[in-house]
Amino acid sequence: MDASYDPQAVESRWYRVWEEAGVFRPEVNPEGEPFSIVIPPPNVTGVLHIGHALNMSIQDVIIRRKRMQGFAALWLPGTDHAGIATQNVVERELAKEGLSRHDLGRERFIEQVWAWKAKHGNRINEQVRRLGFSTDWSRERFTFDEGLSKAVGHVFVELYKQDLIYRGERIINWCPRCHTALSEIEVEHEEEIGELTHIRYDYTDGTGSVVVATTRPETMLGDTAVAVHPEDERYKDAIGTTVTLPLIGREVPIVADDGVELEFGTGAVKVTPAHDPLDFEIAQRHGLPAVKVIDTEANITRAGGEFFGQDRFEAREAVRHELNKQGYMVKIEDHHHSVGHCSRCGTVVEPMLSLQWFVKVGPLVGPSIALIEDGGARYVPKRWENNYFRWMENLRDWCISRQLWWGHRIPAWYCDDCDEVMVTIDEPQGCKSCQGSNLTQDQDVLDTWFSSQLWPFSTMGWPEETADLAEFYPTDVLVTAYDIIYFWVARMIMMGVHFTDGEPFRDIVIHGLVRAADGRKMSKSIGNAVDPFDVADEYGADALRLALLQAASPGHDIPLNVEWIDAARRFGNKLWNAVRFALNHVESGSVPGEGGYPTEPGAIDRWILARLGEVTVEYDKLLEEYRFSDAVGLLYNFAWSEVFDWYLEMAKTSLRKPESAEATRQTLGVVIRDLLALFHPVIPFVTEELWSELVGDGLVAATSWPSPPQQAAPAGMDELQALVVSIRRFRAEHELSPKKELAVLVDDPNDITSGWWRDQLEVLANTTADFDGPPAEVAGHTRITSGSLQAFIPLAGVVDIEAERPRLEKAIAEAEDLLGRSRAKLDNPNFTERAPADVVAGEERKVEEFSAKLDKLRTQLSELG
RNA sequence: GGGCGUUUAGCUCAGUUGGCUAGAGCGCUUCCCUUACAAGGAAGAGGUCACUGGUUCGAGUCCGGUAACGCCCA
Repeated sequence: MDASYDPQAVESRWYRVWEEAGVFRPEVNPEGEPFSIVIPPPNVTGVLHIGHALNMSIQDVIIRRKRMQGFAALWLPGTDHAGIATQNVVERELAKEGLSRHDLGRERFIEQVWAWKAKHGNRINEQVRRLGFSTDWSRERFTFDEGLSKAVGHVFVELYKQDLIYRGERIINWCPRCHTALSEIEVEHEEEIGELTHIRYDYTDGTGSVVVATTRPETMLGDTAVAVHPEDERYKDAIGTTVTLPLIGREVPIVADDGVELEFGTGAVKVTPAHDPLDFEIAQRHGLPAVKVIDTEANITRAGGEFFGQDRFEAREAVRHELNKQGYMVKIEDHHHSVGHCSRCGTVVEPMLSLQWFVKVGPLVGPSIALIEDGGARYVPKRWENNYFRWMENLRDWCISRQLWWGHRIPAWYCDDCDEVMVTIDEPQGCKSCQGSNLTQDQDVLDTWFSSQLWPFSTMGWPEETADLAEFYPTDVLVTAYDIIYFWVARMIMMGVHFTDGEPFRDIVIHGLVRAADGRKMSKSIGNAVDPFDVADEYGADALRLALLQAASPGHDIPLNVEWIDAARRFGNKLWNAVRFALNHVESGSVPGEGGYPTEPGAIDRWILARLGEVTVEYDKLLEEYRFSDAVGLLYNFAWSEVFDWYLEMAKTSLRKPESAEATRQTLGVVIRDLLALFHPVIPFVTEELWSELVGDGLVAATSWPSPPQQAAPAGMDELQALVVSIRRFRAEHELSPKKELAVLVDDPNDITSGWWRDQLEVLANTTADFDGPPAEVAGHTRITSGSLQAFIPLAGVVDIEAERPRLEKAIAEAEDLLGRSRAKLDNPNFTERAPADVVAGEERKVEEFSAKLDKLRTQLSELG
């Protein structure tokens, strides 16, 4: 083995071995209980970003641990066809050749997209492998593959039959660049400073005027009414009369509607039913016509008169200019308002009246809320449940049709002869109403999320009753960032509850977003995005995973610091060298793959085995609770601070003694082996490599989860460690060389030390120890207390006696402070009466300890004179 | 406007049924190339846990209020 660890060499080696051994297939544990996770499918066009790395690192820890615990663990991978995103990518490619999708036509364009997927779609899978994620590739799925498409068709038809899908004219959000309708949550609202234009509308009878205000003056071209609140005294007499629209000359009514806010602006609002959702509702209530004045290109329609053909923003200026010129402009003022943008391309969306397909969500909401309320599934952390409830309660019907080509075609056919609509999975042979044969399929495709919402069960073969569905559904855990709870999680719950009569998953583990080191969102445009593969190349995939998991406090965003990754990389090297040390003493291959704990461990061996037992139990518990950061922190500190810093150092002494060497050899082997196994789900590559060096047989990926026997630690270990640290500190404070051997006399009234203890003290603190203490003549020694023990160091020839004074005074002050605190508590009868007995006993112990220590220190100080 | 989160060491963050002499990594100071590791070891400095009021024997932790920052929804 090399003296230092090179992640590149190791990480390229193991994935293929795991795959060929079939360890990622649940069949590897044929007797095991099923345990399953479906991956949140990344966009097939995409590349994995650091957020995916976090998301999948968490899932891999879960699934690798369960696998090692004997479950038939399935982690199902796959990708999402990502309608708009993918179509945009391919259209951009075409644009380079000066072509648009319309030049190719629908069929050839879709062929192009499939070709693109065949060429580039595998990149994500390679990336998943590079980071070591243990997905079962034999079950890989794609939202647009045959089976999943069948599920989509089935769901659409069923929902239609159940009257939960309908087609209708509603205000939808239109992206004029993507040329498609969007759902509410595909629109991102941004606060912007706009201008509020006040316009005067004259009463048609010439008796006066009303002023309305708008941030989108161009929409006045499509006004079909002015609305006021029914109880607004200012307009009481005007209700039922008409105004004449400036520029257009149309006579429109003044209507009274509760939806108008009395307080806002002048209290009168212009009504543009075709381009505003609230206005549309008003129009519905009053039977007003809708006039479309903006088309799908965001240009003004013929209904806009002289402004026909102008872009909406040009028209905004032109309308203002003309209103001003004709004297209808009252004023313009600055105004903060939120403007919707397409979440895909950032273009300002246009609310627009349009004939689209919708999911009626009302009947689906109740059972989906009940599932969480009744504990059928739960969010971790729990606080996300409130967000979920609030969102579900305010849900509006979901626009699912998209004017794209790449996606699941809507399974609806229209009869050209009689207007019959037929919704069926397979193309109908003729019109069921007029028997005509001129049928046209709906041109639109479904929102990508319509297929993603079926992912937990469509991937298992649903609606067929497959073996996988029976075994692995419902899934156990869903791991996702909070930003897609609405897009995805909520809808999976709705569909899971509705169609599979149960929860799609039981635990919904929510994690945060990975942010740049300065806390800002990572984005390509700011240029602060960290590419996980750059990190993997420089530091190793293991280091990236370890760093992310250490930082992954439940549900919180994590700023990514390179320092953390670097520290994680150094841990790999440390582990590497610990194994090298072990292999200097333990023959490679002699360590059993599991079990093999020594039957007669020595004292230091019992100590580390006891700690290993405790840490294993605690680590396992933390992982079960999804507290990854705490779990990894615990194991990391145990490995480094206890195994490496203490046990390995103590083992050196033990291994030199024939009577203790064999037990320590065995212990060293199994402790390091168990560390590798416990760490494996977090850092799979380096642990597998080291396993092959140390154990030699089998794979750590396929081994059993460690269960070290519970041991009692030997007496004296705490005292030994405290004493060693104190002696080292004494040295440091007096600037004594670590090489200078100190003579120490130890007084051990309770007789807790024995041979091993003395050996360790001599080596670890570089002392020659005499256990006959205390010395006859105490003066001239410094003394160090450690539990019931005292150690005396003769100062003659070592340090000037006076030099001990400040050290002692400081130690006395500290002890006094601590003693004071504990005494104060115990002096308080309320404390002794009300605090739990063990807490009181703890304080009593402290008082004893601190006063004994203080006595000794004071004695020593007085001896200085 | 409504909701949620954050505020702890120079920096980035842990701290889950209230018992803390408040931790980690990085950075900083001093010493050490001791045959696993200098990508290392040893020792150390550094915090009125945002502010404020309360509950409690006891509050970083629970409750009320204030401030700043961030996110989500309208």
